[in-house]
Amino acid sequence: MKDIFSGVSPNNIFIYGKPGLGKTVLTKWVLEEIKKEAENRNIELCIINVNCEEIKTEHSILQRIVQELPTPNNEPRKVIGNSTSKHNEYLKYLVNDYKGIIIIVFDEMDKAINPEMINRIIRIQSISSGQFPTIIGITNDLELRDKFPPHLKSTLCENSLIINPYDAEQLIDIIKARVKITFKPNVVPHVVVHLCAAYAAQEHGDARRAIDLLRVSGEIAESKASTVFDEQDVRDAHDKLELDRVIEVVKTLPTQSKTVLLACIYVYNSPKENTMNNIYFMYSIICKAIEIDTLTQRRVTDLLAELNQLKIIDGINVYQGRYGRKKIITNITSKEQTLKTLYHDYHLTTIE
DNA sequence: AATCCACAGGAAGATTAGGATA
DNA sequence: TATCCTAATCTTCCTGTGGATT
Repeated sequence: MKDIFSGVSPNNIFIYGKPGLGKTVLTKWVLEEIKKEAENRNIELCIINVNCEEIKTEHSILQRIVQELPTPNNEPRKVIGNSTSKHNEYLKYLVNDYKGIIIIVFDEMDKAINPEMINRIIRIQSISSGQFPTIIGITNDLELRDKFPPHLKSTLCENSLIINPYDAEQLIDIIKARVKITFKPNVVPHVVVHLCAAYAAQEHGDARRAIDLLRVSGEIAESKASTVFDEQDVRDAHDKLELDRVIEVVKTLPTQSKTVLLACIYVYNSPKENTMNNIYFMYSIICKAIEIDTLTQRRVTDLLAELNQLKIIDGINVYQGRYGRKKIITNITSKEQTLKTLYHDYHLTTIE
């Protein structure tokens, strides 16, 4: 980024790292510092932050960028009611006139990739400064790079910054720093810190997870009115976070997936063998009962595989030679809570 | 060695939702 | 607002799979 201080647009940067490693925070912090320094040196700089999770479509992304760019002589901007192509033209107009350096950050870039659009943006050369806008792409999907066409890949990914997961020791440092500012001295024993770190290390070194664990186990200890907290609180916190995750995932599942999951639970609870056949049979009964379309078995297989991937159900294949092969569901994560959440869906309440 | 169960999962076409465009 | 377009969803059809049984 030091090119900025010589008045030149820096190269595009591609930042990759698993969730909870601080990609966004790091980017924000560095850019803040740069902004301050640029102000000191009287360098014009425009930083635009686009969170692609909130702003997904090409239209709204362009609108956002156009909104943030300074207009020539502070003339009133025309942002609302424009078509995408109008936005593109207007963007060119603004870039052409802007004399400083433009940096556009795409956070969670994988949520809204439109290679065409990004290509268009990085090729806009400003007439007044001769510079191209710089793009910083943040993502946790390493394969995103391969989804770009070759020419874009080479320009956009010319600088890749890969953020590695924290190991247990680094996590311990992070937690200790938190402990110091959050808790009274000697409230948090070493075991607790180490256990939080160990759990978070399992979650691909997620620092956010480590801090959440610390916070939730603190809350649990507090609710028990104890003055110190112990290992068990951390274990409870871990279970609670896991439960929250499952409930959140189940809540946002499409109705069809919910129905499949419900069928799984019913078959799992019944004395029947939880084979694919029985699950599909159960599923079709439920579908008729709540009057939604019954999908084919092929599709249900895929939905089951998705549930498996989300770690809501666990399944293994059992090979029985002559008697075929069975898919057996071995575990359903927090069954009771999941069931309750499922009944919450209005489609499913009728069969309660 | 051949058979066959009971399912997994790939390929390709059909359908559909909702975003872009005029 | 009407129409066009694209990407996601779903279907149909099909091939593959491990090992007890024949």
